[in-house]
Amino acid sequence: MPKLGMEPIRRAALVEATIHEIGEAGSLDVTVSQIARRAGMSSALAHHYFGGKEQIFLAAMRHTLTVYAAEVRGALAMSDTPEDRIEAIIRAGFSHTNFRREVIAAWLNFYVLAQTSNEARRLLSVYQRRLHANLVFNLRPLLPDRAEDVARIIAGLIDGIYLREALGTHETNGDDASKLIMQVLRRELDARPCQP
Amino acid sequence: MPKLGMEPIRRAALVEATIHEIGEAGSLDVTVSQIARRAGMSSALAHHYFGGKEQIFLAAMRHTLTVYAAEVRGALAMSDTPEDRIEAIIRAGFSHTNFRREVIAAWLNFYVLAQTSNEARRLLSVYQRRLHANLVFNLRPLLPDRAEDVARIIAGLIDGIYLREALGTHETNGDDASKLIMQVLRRELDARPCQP
DNA sequence: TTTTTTGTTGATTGACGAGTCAATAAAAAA
DNA sequence: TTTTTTATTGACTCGTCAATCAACAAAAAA
Repeated sequence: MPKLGMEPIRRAALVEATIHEIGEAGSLDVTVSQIARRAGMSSALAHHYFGGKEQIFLAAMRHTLTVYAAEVRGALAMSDTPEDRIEAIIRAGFSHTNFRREVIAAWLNFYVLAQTSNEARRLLSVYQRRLHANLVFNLRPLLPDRAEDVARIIAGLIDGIYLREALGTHETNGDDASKLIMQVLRRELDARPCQP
Repeated sequence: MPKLGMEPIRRAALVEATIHEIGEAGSLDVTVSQIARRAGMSSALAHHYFGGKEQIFLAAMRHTLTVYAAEVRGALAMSDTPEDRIEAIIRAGFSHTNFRREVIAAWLNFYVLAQTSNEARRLLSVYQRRLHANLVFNLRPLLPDRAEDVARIIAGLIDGIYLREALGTHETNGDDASKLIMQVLRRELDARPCQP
């Protein structure tokens, strides 16, 4: 029965299954067997393709970040003024996608793992740098002097408010969060001197 | 050898040891034996006093939050204008204490646990509500209409920027973080109409 | 003094889980 | 057709760990 070229299919299935299992458990306390079962194969095969548990996790994290990055790129492509693009970046962070249980779990555990795993820390800093660069690039035309600081503020708000919404009890409405952050940007824009 | 009244002493030692072990591991993957050994007793005794692993963790979390709350209260007691008090609240979040490895680990794992443990979620919402109430109370005299929104913004910034600093590679300087957040407050204050 | 309460641990149980390996099977290359 | 490469798994090893228990010790209450 062995069809050839299974490797990429198996890997993808394992990554998908890992994300779901982590989402259900809420933590990385997930056995390779659980993951493999969900992906429809034996645990030995999972080991065969990934080597170990940590590498399966990291692949899942990489995948989550890739999906997020694609979402941001998509949103950016549809806006054309700097201000619109900043809003697009913010909204992307609070999209429906990002509030799915699995994605929340992935992020939270990602943060935990970043304390001890070099690879996780590297991935995290890629995300952070990309977000910062995107913000600065679009803030520069609007707030030449304060672009750096405002980027840091907006990035902090995205992460911080996401955290609160993700763990809050009430229904999560990403729109409110986005609006709140946009208010901060507006204040900065209004505080500009008349001719920049 | 058994001295009487050991219970509170043992409990405190276990809580302390738990926080240290979690800090070293970076996660909740810590055995009861490790904790008990560090606290200078057998694992059986740890079970005897706390019942189970999760309860030890929750006690450690409760302790961390209690220490943090005390720090905030202390800072608040030394300021007398609303603006000073807001600054005190912000600075407390970025104090040297809160950037110790163990405290960072405690918070990150706390977030993870809040997804699945009711008690952890409860504790977290106590923290969030207290912070929000403190901010609103001191913002009200300054920004009657926007107190709620600005409180949400500042709280989000505290959590979000803390996250970034805590996991960043570079030396963490809490002062920069506080200043950044104070800038946001200043913008809001400057945007007020002349007679509030 | 006897009994009860409190403190304490070594040893054990029972379960679970990561990773390995030998073996099987089919496709592709030789 | 033989050989090599790729796919796949059941069974097993070795280790770990949470939780329990029986037993011992000392202080306090009776």
